[in-house]
Amino acid sequence: MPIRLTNSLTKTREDFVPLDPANVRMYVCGPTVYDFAHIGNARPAIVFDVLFRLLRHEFGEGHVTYVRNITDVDDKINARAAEIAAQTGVAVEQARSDLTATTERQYIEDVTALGCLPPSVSPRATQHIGEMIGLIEKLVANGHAYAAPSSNGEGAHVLFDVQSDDDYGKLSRRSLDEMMAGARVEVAPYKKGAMDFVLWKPSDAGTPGWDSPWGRGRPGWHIECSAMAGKYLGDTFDIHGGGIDLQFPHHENEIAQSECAHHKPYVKTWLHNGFLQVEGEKMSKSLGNFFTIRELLADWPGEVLRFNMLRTHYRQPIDFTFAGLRESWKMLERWYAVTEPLANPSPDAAFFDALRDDLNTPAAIAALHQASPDALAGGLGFLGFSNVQMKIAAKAEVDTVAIADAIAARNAARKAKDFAESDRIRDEWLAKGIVFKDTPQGTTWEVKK
RNA sequence: GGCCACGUGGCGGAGUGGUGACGCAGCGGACUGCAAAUCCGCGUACCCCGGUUCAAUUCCGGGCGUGGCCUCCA
Repeated sequence: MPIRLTNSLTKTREDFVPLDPANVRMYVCGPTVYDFAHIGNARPAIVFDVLFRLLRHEFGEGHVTYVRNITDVDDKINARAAEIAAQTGVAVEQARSDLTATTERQYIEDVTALGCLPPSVSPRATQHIGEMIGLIEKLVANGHAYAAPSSNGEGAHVLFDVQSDDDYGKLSRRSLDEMMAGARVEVAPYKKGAMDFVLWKPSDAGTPGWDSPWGRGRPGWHIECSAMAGKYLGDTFDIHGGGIDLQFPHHENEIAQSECAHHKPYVKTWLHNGFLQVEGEKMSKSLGNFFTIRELLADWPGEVLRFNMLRTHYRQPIDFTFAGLRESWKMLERWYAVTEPLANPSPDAAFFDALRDDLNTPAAIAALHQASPDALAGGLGFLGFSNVQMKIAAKAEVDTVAIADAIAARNAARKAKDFAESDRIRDEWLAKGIVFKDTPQGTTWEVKK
């Protein structure tokens, strides 16, 4: 059975046939490194990590290239760095490089805790300015982009001429007329067309900039992905993933830039994960339901967060809830109790068939419920779960010596048929979140969640 | 306002033009001093209104609700 994927470009579920089975190529939009990643950012990281694992399984570990970029040039970064510089007195350049380096490191730590494998390549935008300029020059030369001098005469904006691209709108399925009709933004005076977007913009003295044919400036948002994807994956590659909110304008513009520059199809299969809500509401700081991965990891094992995410199909909207997290924890704990002693884990056919069917992780999890212990352990391992982290989290900050003493005292009471005392000890520890279990092999305990 | 997605049992969540996926919770039973854990058993759900059809939760149209994009937020 081939892998089938729902292609946003065609809106149909298609058999996935790689352009080159010896080098299957996937690009996923990574983080802009100015602050901790939130739980919504975790979704594409986890979803496309599972796809990466599946592709490696199908085509061989050495035959898949997965690129996830780091956006380290951005006006949000500049704004945050300026704030930090003002508060701490450090130079703004230093604040900026510290901010991006620190945030990138935190992101890697977070997604690693969520069980994600490192991508094959994690390119940084600032290290590919030359490639971006090259791409922009190409677009200017072939008439798809134009330079508009800035009002103060220093440097120029370079804009992509949307009218020059007959295919513009093919991903998000909207015509230019529709976009114009719905537009609520004032059009910058230097634009020829209202929907034209920035490839390059001038930088003033306090803003990071690079020398270019259009003066000192910095890249627009979309060009970095086209440049880096092209460099590491070629003019045409297999899969491009990201959140549904990036479909327009970001991915639409990537297509426009790359296809007008190279006159070749950019991406064969576009994949978009659905949006995340928290407790039935939009996640926002003002509603007080905004959670970073970092703060959730303080209370929940990364595996629980990961499993919780995979219980919903990647294209569906997901409602992130703490009740769901507790349920996920419970399911994993039960499974780990069964799989722990096994030596020959191997996923079964039902499990793989579910994953091949448009990465249907809820169906794969259902298959796991019906699986033999070996197939269960294999499936869990395949999805990136191992119980080590759970055990650490579950038994952290627990006084195991005191628990052992309590168990001994309780068993002495039980032997003497002093059940009032034995139940008192059990209830005392239950109140502390420790559950005692009497088994034929003796009394064990675990943390209640 | 324009475009788009989603709406399944108490909860989560697949899927399908015609036989109740699966999980959590709950209930009954076994086990236990009593529990917990485990095992066995138990559930006629598909937002509303039309239409197509022998048959619709599944297809089509409209409505309502939630959310996304159109404002460099995955």
